[in-house]
Amino acid sequence: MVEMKTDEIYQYLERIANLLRTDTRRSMVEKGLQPVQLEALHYLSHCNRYSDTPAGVADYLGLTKGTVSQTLGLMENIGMIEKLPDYKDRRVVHLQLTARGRKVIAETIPPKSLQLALDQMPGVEQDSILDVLDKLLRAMQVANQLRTFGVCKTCRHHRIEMDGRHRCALTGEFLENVDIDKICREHEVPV
Amino acid sequence: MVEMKTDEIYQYLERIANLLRTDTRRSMVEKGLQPVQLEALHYLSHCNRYSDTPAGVADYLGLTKGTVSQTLGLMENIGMIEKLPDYKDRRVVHLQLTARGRKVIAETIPPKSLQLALDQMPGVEQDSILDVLDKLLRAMQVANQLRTFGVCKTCRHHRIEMDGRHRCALTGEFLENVDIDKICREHEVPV
DNA sequence: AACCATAGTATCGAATCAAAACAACGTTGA
DNA sequence: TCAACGTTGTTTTGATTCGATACTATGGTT
Repeated sequence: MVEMKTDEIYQYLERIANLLRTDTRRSMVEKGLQPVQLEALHYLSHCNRYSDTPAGVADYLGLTKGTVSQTLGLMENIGMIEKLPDYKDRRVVHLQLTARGRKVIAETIPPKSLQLALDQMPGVEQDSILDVLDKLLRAMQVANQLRTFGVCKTCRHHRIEMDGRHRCALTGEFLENVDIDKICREHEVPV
Repeated sequence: MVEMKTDEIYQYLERIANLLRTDTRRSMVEKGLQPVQLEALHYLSHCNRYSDTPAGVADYLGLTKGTVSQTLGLMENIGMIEKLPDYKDRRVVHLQLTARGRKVIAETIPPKSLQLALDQMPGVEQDSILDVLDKLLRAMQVANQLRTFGVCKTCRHHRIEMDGRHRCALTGEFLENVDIDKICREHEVPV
């Protein structure tokens, strides 16, 4: 009984994912980009400074670092991103979107097929979609002990000091206001 | 405002799809199957006799028929499916799962990551997930004028004759009971 | 200083995928 | 009847993705 429900849910997710994939694939061809490259670009466009590295992208996309390294190399060549050295750890590389990269993201995300569908839907229903997807994702992350990739301010390492400044208890560093709304690969839900 | 919500929803869908993808990919390696092959197999395991063709698979997965033809050829070689000629139109080929194919599907769908997550969730919440995903998919299909791929009995071409037999008004043929719960590529929602 | 862990790169082979050309069959219409 | 056209499916080619493996460079630990 429960199993059948899981099967049904999986079927819906598979179908929706297929539609989104074909849509982005089609709209990417004209820009000379591949779907994976777009997903990486999208991730990089809204992750914080602890997460904008090749390893972060690999974790997020669920690919190996070798694969990701290649993809990022290509994206650098086309001028979508640029690599900056970390000034403390000389092994790590930070990835930043170029103006061109930001333009591409703005033009293609969210995909039109989804935008069209949601436009014709009352706001309450959009809220319930958001709510349900959040529950589902969280449940998957908890049940499978995966990285949660939540925004900084909802993390259990997030602290607000007495002087009002924000701080990450994991790294010990203070955070700018622009950082606390971005997603972080070290994110953990509070206990 | 609405746009931001779309972006958020897209992000959730992208993330969930990534998790499912990496999960199936990992569990497929041991069986020597690729993710796409599994999706095709899954589709073929529950579509009716109007839809179990290469063209049907191509529509469902959103791939070109050439690509699909290749994939299906491989799957026939490994003994997952077999091809049967249509007895009316000699161009069309029907695709059936072998016993081995059915076994693989039973073992791998739904993926464990999803099953685990849903197991620890009350039944009511599972229902609301199902409900929301159904709304979302339908909205996407309507807004983008795509094939709906619903089950036969919910189709506007579905008729019940006076003698109780089921009939498809599109093809004119009578349908067995096993057929009317399967998904059909000609499916259209009633007006 | 020795050792191990981590971040990232390079290379290789297998697989996906679209595009295009192609073959076979069915349908339409004069 | 036959010619034109559309449909179904296959084949081939080349670009791209992806994982596995081996590698370099740097940082941390004892």
